[in-house]
Amino acid sequence: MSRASNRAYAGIRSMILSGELAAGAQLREEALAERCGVSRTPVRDALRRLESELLVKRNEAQRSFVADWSLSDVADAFELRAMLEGHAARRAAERMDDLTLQRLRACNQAIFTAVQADPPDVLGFLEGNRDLHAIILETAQSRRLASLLGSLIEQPVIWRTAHQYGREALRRSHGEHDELLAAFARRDGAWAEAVMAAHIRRAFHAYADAHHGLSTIDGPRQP
Amino acid sequence: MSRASNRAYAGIRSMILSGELAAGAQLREEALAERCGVSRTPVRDALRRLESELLVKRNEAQRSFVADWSLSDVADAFELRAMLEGHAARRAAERMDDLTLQRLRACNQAIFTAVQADPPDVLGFLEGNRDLHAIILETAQSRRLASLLGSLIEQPVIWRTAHQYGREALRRSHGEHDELLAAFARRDGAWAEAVMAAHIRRAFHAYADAHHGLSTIDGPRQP
DNA sequence: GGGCGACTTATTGTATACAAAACTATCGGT
DNA sequence: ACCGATAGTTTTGTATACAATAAGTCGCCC
Repeated sequence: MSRASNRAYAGIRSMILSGELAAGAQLREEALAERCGVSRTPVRDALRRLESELLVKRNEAQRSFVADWSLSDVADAFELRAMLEGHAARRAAERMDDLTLQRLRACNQAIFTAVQADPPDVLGFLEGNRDLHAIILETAQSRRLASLLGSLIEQPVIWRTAHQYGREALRRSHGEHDELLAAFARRDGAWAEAVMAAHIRRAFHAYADAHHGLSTIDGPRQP
Repeated sequence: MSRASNRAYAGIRSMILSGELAAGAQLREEALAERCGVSRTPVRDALRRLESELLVKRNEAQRSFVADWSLSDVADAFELRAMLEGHAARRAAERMDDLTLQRLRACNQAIFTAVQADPPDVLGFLEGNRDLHAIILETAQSRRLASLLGSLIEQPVIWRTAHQYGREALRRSHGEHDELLAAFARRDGAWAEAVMAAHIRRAFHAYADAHHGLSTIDGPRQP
């Protein structure tokens, strides 16, 4: 995307993530335009994008607000991600070739290095993690799946938590990736799917423990 | 959404669906604006929306084109829909209450009436079908799931085929809805999920048979 | 005193003009 | 003759001005 549009997108996004714009706050196009140093046109673009990622919601009268994420919203996102990424892992396993396998191994090696560093290189871990998931998604060869996951993967709430991970959590994550690679090496789609789903569901509970007391996913909710 | 923006959206969309704009054709904003009787601004909005629905694709240089749907793209869409709607059905079953159950029964009754009419009332069938799926999605109580499915449900290619359904196909569809309702009545999430997934996967094969000779879903594709 | 309604203000939607970027065709060089 | 660069044309991106609509406010009537 073009310069101003991206600038507005990145700017508003980071303002939301940093908490500079509080959850529930109204987003006025003109104010945002001024703060980002662009005109309203690219701001409107950016708001549309953020809305499709559910970071921004609009009321019936077309006013935009910072979305407020309840725990059950986050649980929803993780649940769907577990399902979709699990599916992606299965497809990837079925389409795996040796070159891709090597790329994934290199990726997980980089993650290992980041985890073993003292202190643990959380940024490096996140980067490796993102790359690994991206390669899997690419190997799954479904544009539509990629498009759906696109709006789920970049979940801010999720990445914010990773910074609080201890070395143990990071090491476990690396271990799960190892198992995923084993499943890929055997071209075992069902195994890959199961491991991936577990990987992501565990990440949800890590999130929930860090941010709220209890954590429940799935199951009916009382009205 | 506002008047001009919707007009552009509906206009371009129907031009694509009717074939007036051929698959692969370039979409020039100014030309579309003129044809829709609006300015470029709402046209750009509409293109963004259509792009997120994958009805329009953009190349790296920001030019827009009518997306061309290969059979494997359609298979992808159905596969994801089967998974996501199956999931929605499971959640709906777990959250089902008697009032909703009655609404669903009324809905399926309307579908039955449409199917039994002579000649079969395909439009009525489609409307009932859409309502039924909407109620299930609503009962699943996941905004994010609704948002993901939103871009899959409105798949034009899919609805275009329904018009070619014979009475037998419609009746079978109604029968599957009946089974779905039985699963809901028992609050059996796994049953509901399985029935829904089967329902949609069958719809894919109906599509594939109507439009292409063979039909395969799932399984690795050769490069 | 409370509620309803017109008026004022704030905010978003649309149009248009201009800027930037990308494609095309032509010209010159090798 | 072919490749490459460059100028001209086309197409998209951005800014701004204006129109439409929603929200908030004040005053009037009951």
